[in-house]
Amino acid sequence: MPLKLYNSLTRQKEIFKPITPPHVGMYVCGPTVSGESHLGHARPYITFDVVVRYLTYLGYKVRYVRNITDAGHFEEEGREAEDKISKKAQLEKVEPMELVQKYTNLFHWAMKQFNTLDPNIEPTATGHIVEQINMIEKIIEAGYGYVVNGSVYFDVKKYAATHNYGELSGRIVDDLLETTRSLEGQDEKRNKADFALWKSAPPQHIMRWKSPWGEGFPGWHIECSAMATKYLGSRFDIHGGGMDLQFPHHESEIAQSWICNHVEPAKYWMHNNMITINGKKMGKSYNNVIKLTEMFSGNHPLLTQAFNPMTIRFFILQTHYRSTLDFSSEALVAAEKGLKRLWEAYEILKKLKSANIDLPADSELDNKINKLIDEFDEFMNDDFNTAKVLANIFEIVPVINSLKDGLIRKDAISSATLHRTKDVFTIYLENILGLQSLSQNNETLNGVMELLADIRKEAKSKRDFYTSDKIRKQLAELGIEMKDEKDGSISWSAG
RNA sequence: GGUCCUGUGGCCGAGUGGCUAGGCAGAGCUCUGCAAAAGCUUCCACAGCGGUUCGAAUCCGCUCGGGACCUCCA
Repeated sequence: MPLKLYNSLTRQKEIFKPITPPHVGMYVCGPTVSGESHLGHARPYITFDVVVRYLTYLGYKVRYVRNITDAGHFEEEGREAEDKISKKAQLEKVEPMELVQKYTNLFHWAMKQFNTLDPNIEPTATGHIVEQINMIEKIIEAGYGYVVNGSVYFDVKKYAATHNYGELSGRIVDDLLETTRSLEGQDEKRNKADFALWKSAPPQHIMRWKSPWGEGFPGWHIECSAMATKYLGSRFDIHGGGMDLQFPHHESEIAQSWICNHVEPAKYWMHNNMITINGKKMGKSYNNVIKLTEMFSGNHPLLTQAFNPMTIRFFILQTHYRSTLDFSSEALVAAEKGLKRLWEAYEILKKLKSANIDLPADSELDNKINKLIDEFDEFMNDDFNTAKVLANIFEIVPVINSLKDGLIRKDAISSATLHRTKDVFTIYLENILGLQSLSQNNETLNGVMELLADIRKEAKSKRDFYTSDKIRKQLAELGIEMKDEKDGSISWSAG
């Protein structure tokens, strides 16, 4: 069964066929680093991280390009339109690149917490001003861009005469042209549907570059077209991003690229859905964002506790990427508990010893496990259905726990099945889903815990429950849970 | 107003027309020095009204509700 993915361009699931196998080029719209990343931002990067991981698992050589938008459409908050403050204030003012650097670093840090793989190329908009200007010049030469007062606009009406503007987002150009909304700067445009390729910089803009049309900054859509073309070519396999970018951002990217490269830029467009909070999209404009740093610290009125980045990753993967995901502290607590149980079972599985038998005593169970595992790939091949993979994994969890506790005989399943389960769990949980333990391993701590477990065991054997309970109780106060296992051993988990 | 998506049990969510995903929470039981964990069992669904069909959560229509985009947005 081949990999199928939902292509926003055709609005259906299609069999994935790379343009030049085994290579796959994928471009994902990265963050605008004018502020701190919030929970909503976590979704696309985790979603497409799994896409990269799965494509790699299938044997493809992926070039993953994810940009950093560090130029153009943002202003420093609260800055006066004019430099009234004396020139000596240079150092007191926030330097634009300082701001951008700060939030880029923070973003990278958060992505590390989520255990996402680094993109192969992470180009910045500011680093590609030349490429963007070149592209705009091409568009002007082709007759699809026009200059007004130092700004350059893309002529959508003209483009739509020969191309399908709206093919990705389902817009009808005539409707766009008749839109009744009146927005700032519309007077410069020939038509309301036109979008900026280059904007002349008003004084309050803290980032500005020289261009053939005067000082300004690039329009929002051109950077992705320019950088995707540069690193992936005129035509590449997958373009990803949030659903909210479908229009106008991605639609406009397509238009720009068509004019410059005369070809449909991406073969497959993938869009992840939004994270909502009380049913509403989490976003700047709704004033309902929870920053990632707040998620990790629990320092937010809507959070009842701090959340481990892995809990968030797991929470996101429990839903299909094209569905909205409604956030609540309660839902995250549930995810945390689920992941904990899942991971403990995985740790147990790794230590399970095979009964060294070829023929399982319980062939029904053996078959069931193999069937559940067979489905992992099927589910992933069906548009990356991580939710169903996790559901199957959870169906195997009780079997693992029962094997450990002797509730299911060791010889119930064959050695081959046990080994396969171990291998596939590692591949899926760690390599594909990119999950990690909620608690970190620490050699010293492990040693100390082993010692404490020994002392507790001794105390128990002497029925010195005062001592044994004291150890367990005081560890609990430190956030470490100690548990007696059925086989007499003692396990523990921090977290 | 236009375009599109969506409505599943206490909560989060998966669902290809027939075989009632899964997680968390609740209840009962087993295990246990106690505790926790674990295991087993169990309760609680498919917004409403019609239609198609032998059969619909799944297809169609209408009604009601929610949301996204059309403006910066992951």
